[in-house]
Amino acid sequence: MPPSPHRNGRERAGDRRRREILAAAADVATAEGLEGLSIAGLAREVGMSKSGVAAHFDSKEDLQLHAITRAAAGYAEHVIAPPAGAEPGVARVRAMMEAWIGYVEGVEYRGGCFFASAGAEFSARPGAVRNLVAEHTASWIRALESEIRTATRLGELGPHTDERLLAFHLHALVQEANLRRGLLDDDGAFDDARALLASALVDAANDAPTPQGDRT
Amino acid sequence: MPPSPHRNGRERAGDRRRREILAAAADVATAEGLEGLSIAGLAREVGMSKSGVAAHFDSKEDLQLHAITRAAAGYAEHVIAPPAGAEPGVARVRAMMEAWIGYVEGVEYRGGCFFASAGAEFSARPGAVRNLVAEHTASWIRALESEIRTATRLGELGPHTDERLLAFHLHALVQEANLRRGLLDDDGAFDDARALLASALVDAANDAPTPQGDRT
DNA sequence: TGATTTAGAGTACGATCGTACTATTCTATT
DNA sequence: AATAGAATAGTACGATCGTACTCTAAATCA
Repeated sequence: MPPSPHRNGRERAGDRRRREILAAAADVATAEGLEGLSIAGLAREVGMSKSGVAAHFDSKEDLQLHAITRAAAGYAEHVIAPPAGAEPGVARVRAMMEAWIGYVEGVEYRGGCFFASAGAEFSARPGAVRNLVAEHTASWIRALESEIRTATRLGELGPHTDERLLAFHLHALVQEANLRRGLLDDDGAFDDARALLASALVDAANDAPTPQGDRT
Repeated sequence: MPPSPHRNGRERAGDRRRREILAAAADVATAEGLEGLSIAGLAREVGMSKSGVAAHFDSKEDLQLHAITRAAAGYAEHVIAPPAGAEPGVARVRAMMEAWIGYVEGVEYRGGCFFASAGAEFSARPGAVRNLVAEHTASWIRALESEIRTATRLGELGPHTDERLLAFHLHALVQEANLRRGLLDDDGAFDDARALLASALVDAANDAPTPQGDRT
């Protein structure tokens, strides 16, 4: 799929379709799984022929990888970008978490958080798909850790705050909320996560004796 | 699948096979997913013919349901039963969590916690499979909540402890550890969960001002 | 021992999958 | 208007899926 030599400033016709396909793919993947994604089913979803859809991608794995990238772009826009306007430190940690929770809580994807679904599905299946999902997940966790570290440097969190453990804690709350809403139909799960998130940050601010992790 | 009229005290021959198939199914399902479970693949796994395996079950969904029940039996034996010997209250909450963490951390299943995999996979797929997975998950959460309530009644946790939120918290830690080890190859994730678990119980014992949830 | 039930193998069928190849329709430039 | 190239449709192929059916071998009971 080499870039067309005729590409100019305007959008090529196929690009709209391609984006439409990938949006549907990312959505379907949260419900049916990335592996459950079928090219025929996707074609049905967007009203095209099977071969018309397939022509946009080298292989099914290529489609999966692009669907992941498309989902990541959604997260970049809705959960990574907005908190950039917040004050660095605890305020930004809060903003990141609220943006994340709000995005996942909204019905963007049928099956909840895209990366939670994909992560669970591919955690035991080595390959490029797993690597890419892991990369995005790890990157988000690193961003949380980094902002927590900034908050500690600013003195907004206690000096003994372990940014790795706190990020673990915060990340866990959203995973749990996502699971509970999806599997247990618990519509209050995200509010529970919000409550526990606020509590965790208050505790860290008070430098509650959170155990120090000594792993390196 | 009515019980054989010829059933006597001894184990029927097919029961061994059936258990063997279900053990393999539960294992494979954590790695490939419950839907990715194929009868042919399972037959290969246990060295039988495809039809030989299929004869044990009414349908694929029936196989999935029995695999779930088999996995639940493993949890009942390894994580529900052992803590029954512990003192009621916080000690038993700790025992439950440690039994759970230890069981999931052990390599019983390739893809980590069976119910975490299955829950994520079927959270958006209505049907008997989803219902059964949800039932077991909810039952385990209720057990945690119940024991936390006992601890509160015994005065081992602060009187304002919200058992629902604390159970949410504890459950979340194991979900996160399971995801991190599987997807991010973080072998220390369960130790992180242990550290945060201990911290959460200490905070609750000190009656740290955990926000009260008002949901009913 | 002979009769009967069970476990499992073997086989076949229709559906769906991913992929490859060819043909058609649309679009944009000349 | 003609043409070139991109976008999509159409079709075919081999593989695998779940399921149904028949047949054989082993175990159990009378």
